[in-house]
Amino acid sequence: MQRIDEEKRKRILEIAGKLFREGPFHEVRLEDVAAKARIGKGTIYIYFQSKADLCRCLMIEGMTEAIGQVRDELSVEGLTPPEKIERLVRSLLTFARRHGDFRSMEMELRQKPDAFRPMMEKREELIGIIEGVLREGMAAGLFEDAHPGLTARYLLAILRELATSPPADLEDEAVARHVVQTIGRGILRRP
Amino acid sequence: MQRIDEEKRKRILEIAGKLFREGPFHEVRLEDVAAKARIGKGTIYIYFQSKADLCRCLMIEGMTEAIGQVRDELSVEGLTPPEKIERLVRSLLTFARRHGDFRSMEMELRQKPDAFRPMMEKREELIGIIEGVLREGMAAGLFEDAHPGLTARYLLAILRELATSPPADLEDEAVARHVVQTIGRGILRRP
Amino acid sequence: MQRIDEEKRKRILEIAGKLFREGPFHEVRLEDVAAKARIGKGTIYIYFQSKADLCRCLMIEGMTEAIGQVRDELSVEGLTPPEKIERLVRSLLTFARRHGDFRSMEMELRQKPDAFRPMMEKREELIGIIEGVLREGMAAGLFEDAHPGLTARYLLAILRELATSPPADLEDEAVARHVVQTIGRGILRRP
Amino acid sequence: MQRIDEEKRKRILEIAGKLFREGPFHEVRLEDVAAKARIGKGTIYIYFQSKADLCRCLMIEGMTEAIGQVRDELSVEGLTPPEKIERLVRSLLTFARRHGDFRSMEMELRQKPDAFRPMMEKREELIGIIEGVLREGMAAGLFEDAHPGLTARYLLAILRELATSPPADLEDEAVARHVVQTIGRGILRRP
DNA sequence: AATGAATGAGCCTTCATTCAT
DNA sequence: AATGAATGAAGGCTCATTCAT
Repeated sequence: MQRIDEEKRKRILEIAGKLFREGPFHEVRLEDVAAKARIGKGTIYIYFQSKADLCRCLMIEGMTEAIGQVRDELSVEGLTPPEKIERLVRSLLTFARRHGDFRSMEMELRQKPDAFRPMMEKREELIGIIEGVLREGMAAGLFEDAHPGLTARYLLAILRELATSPPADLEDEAVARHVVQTIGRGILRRP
Repeated sequence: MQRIDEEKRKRILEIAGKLFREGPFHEVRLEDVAAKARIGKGTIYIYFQSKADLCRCLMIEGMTEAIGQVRDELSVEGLTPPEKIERLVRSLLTFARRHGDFRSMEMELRQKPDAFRPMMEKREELIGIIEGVLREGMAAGLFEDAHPGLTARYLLAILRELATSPPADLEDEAVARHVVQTIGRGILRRP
Repeated sequence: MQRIDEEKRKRILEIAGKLFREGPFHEVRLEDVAAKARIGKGTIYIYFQSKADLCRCLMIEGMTEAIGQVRDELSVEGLTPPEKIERLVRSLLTFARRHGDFRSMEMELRQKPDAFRPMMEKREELIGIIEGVLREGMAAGLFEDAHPGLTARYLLAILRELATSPPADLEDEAVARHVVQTIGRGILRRP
Repeated sequence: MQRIDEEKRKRILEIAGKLFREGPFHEVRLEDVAAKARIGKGTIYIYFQSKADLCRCLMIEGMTEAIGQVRDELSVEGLTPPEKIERLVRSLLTFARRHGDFRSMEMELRQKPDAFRPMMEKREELIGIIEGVLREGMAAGLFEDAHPGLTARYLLAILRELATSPPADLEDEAVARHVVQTIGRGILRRP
């Protein structure tokens, strides 16, 4: 696989990403991807080894980007864990809004261990980051959580749900606040 | 002459459900479904109109069952809203554990409006039930939630996530308690 | 093959005949034949060995009926050959009008020698009858024809054409007269 | 990159035409067409939209060719109507001999209005040409015919019959003469 | 005898992938 | 490198036929 034209590769990834998120893997035809990217069908095979590989790259690069974005947000000096959770939620919500969800691709790759493992590793990396923030908060006496690893997963599930069906009547900012609030203090009224 | 056998229909549905949850729609071969159900390939078409119809029935009947189960749990007299949330979480978690998740099917059906709409209606019905409990709790002064409709969705997303990747090291009971705890009081340590 | 209920057998033949003439062989589903004849699908197999056999019976019995009808028409004492041609044309035209054409079935049976041969023999029998009348007329000095066997075929082809696409604006009687006229004296104006 | 190869399209058409004339539509396997044309099965779908479309093209192009051939024959200056009929018969007989008959295809296409209409139009065009010659002859006082439109159909039916079952013992030339003779002067001996 | 549920061979069609240009 | 014509494996679906009732 040569990478002559990085520009073209990006275009393929973008178009394919859009289509993969709109419908299930098998309904995305490489011919359509090529047409929309204004390139020949064979050209895709210069940049990617196969349809599954294209899908894999899409997932890995997407996850990598999300992780990078989150890391950036958390890299600011002096943030408290609750502040970190806020930034993290906002960042991932923005990302989810921009990229839609990866369910179809994830489902597909689940079948191929070679592609699934690296994807899961990325996923675990992101969960690890969130869990880290939670543990940091616990260590600081600010959070209380019996299973921060689980909670990190909940958070991701919530954000993913919001990516799939974004509430029509609320701004991203309001949604982010609500997520933070819900995870932060729960729904039980305090006496 | 053999009679139409509801037993057989159930068997097809069960086998197909298993396969549809293991992999993406297009990787499920009706031939395999038939083989595993120990029936001929054509028999599936006596009970279902097409592969997509089979998928649709699976979703609708699954959702209907989940809703029925939840309604049953909530039908006990004199439950407080927090108790209802607990029962609801436990019930859906059990359901999810037993049925796995419907993502692949949902993705597939999203393409076909005729199948998608009824499915979404069922989904909204379930969300409505959860939201109802939340509002009931708010009315009773027990819950505080700016957007109970959103929170209902979060809950479902969390339970669905747990269906897809169930934590290996925890009992269902412990997981249920953790979900209830997290949604209920959040992660912030109270002063 | 038992023939318990001759009435039922006739009904199957009639319905099947109608459908076989409306569309090509492979588009006629035995299930439809059964439904229209108000019997079970399996019942057809009590009266006929297979779909092809049903088709074969249809052709053979149809041809036999046509031949019988023609023979009846020609059995009247003292008919001249031109009169016989007239009767023959009228008779076959009526038959064709009532039965439509057999092209689809003929096409189908052409593939199966076992069914094709008896059908062709019937066909040749009918042609032979017509040819016989032509030769009789030649012997009587009334007709002049270099190849009466060919002419007999022309006549059949014309009548079959009229069965497939009957002229909308003409009575059978007028059409019959025109056929007789055309074959009889041709289109050249006599000086 | 290979170019779309008109040569290849013609080859498919020719092979398919042969098979479609030998047997009924549904017994022609596209796999066989591909094999005989020494191409892959999928290649057929580059040149034709479906099996029915292939059949449709075959009919339309066949009819178009026949019409063109007839028009050519009639385009010579100074032909008398009887001469035109002769040329027309010879031309169509040659065509029929070369192409066999289209019955099976016609039967099949009758089911699909979109394909049937253009085919019927071509057919009517050919009939119109023949009828035109007949009317021309009538206008010139050479022919006498109550229904030249019908006669045109008879002629076509005869030629089609000869395409399906060509007489084994006669040259095309002799057959053509006989058709012309039969249609021209009929079989009645003149006094 | 009659039925219609069950079967599975068979075929059209799609589409990822290859490869000649 | 880029293209898109060519390929053929694979699978959904149909329907003649069988057979349990």
